[in-house]
Amino acid sequence: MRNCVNLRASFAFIGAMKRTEEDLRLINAFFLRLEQHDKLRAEERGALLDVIGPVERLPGGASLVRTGERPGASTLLLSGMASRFRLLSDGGRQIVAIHVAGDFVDLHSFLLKEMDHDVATLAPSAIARVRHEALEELTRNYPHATRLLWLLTLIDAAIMREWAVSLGRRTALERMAHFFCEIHLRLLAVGLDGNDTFELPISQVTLSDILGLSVVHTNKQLQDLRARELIVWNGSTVRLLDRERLMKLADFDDLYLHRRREPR
Amino acid sequence: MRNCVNLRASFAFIGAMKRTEEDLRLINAFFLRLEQHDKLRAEERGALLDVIGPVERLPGGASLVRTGERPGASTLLLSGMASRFRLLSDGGRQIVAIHVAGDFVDLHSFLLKEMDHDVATLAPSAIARVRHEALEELTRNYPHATRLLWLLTLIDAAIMREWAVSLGRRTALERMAHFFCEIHLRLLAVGLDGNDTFELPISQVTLSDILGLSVVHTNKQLQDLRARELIVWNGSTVRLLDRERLMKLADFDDLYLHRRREPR
DNA sequence: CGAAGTCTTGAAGAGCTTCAATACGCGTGG
DNA sequence: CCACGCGTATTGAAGCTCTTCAAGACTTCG
Repeated sequence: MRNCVNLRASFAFIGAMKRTEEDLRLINAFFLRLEQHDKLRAEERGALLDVIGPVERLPGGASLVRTGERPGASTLLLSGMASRFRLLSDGGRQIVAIHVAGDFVDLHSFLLKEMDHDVATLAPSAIARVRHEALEELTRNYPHATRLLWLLTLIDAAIMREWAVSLGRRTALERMAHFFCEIHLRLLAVGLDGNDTFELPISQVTLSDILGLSVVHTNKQLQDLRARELIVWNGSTVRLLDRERLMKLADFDDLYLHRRREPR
Repeated sequence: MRNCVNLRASFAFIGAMKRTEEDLRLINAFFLRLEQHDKLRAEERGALLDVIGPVERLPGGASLVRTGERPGASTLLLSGMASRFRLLSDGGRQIVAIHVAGDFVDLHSFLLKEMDHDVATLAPSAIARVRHEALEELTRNYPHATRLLWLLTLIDAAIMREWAVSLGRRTALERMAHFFCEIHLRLLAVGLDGNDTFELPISQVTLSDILGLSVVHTNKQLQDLRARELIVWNGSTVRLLDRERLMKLADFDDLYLHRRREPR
């Protein structure tokens, strides 16, 4: 690979970095996510790995970056959960994305430069930063890996579109069912689902800000889903009791997640 | 430029193409749009121009691509207006993006491969296709131009996020005011606004599908905006009577349009 | 000239928000 | 250790926002 030396040179700290087994396991979530969509060549894996900063652990509710800031790095979420949201002048809040392990949470700040929303963890999480200079170098030397990173932002956008469809045209109940279907499939992709059961470490307040509903109504619709024996959600674990019926209720079609593995 | 010959070779038809003055003027909307965000070097302009297929003219309501299809090219909108939308099983429709002259309407299909929504013109429009092979070649040889194309998709996503905020947390009136503010600034960027007056060739039905409202309610909120002497909209041209007050009503902040010109 | 699309208005009712109050679990400091 | 505060979940009731249904006027177009 041309310029491989340059790449290393601009991130001397990384070259020196020893990763623990545990850190490598965490970072693997990201590769799992990428390889869900296309094959990576060994040198691409290497180049990407080189670019990932040290693993950091954060508590839930930690702010990663705020509106108006110009971060010098983007954040990879390796475990836990994070949200991106806009605060409104009337005190309201709309969550515009939920991220799970393996997601490149704010990759878009690499090119947008200035943040137009906030990012925060929703639960204790492990993250790693990737400096924007390193990403730029990557775009010069690894066009295919670049396209895959671009793809990740395109899939985020596709999810965003689906949320807009939910917010604009689905009832509260359908919307909620749709969200559970989506998060289930996204966790499945990175191996965090077992038997239609997964961890969802968020409160009903957070869910309201995802669905664009009041907390009261969120609670009532949730009871409805429970009464229909579609889901169980005590504390932090969700169990989908009848995925078929849930998907039907939500009018769910997984096309927008673009899960197919193919050359990109 | 390395591989410049390859690039030409793979699009022999382009090399032979003679552009009329009018076509070049139309294509310029795209460059205007790109250069709003960063400078382009002459060779990048050339490479991009080479990749743009012949200009085609379409009537309003023409379908460009449908859900489930795998287009071999992406569409540049050079004049007119287009929308991207999802059709729901109950017959409902949610528009997830509006595009104006200079927008790369479905650039995302380059990497997503399979369309998860429909695209259609809203008015008589001029378009040009860019083949995906040509885009791939571009990603290999012009990393900076690639980043700018990526940026366009990121700004589309930023707009999408803002729409989600509107759909989730703004009232019908605020939402409508917000939309008028946005479209005004976007048309301004490509020189299609004169004195807070611009063409908006869409019906109230279409506006409803943008705002996630019923036509009846859209009509009533529109009357409200008119009664407050904020906008005039007869037939096809919109005039903003008091941009300041309109922006205040909408809680509008143009940050998400990322209009600043800077190195990307 | 009829058909189809658009804009408009009124009225009834569904869906959702807001307000208010209770209960529960958790961690903290007295 | 318990009291307290805080965040969370829950429930009932009132009321507002928005949808749905229905109908009329207007324009465009074949």
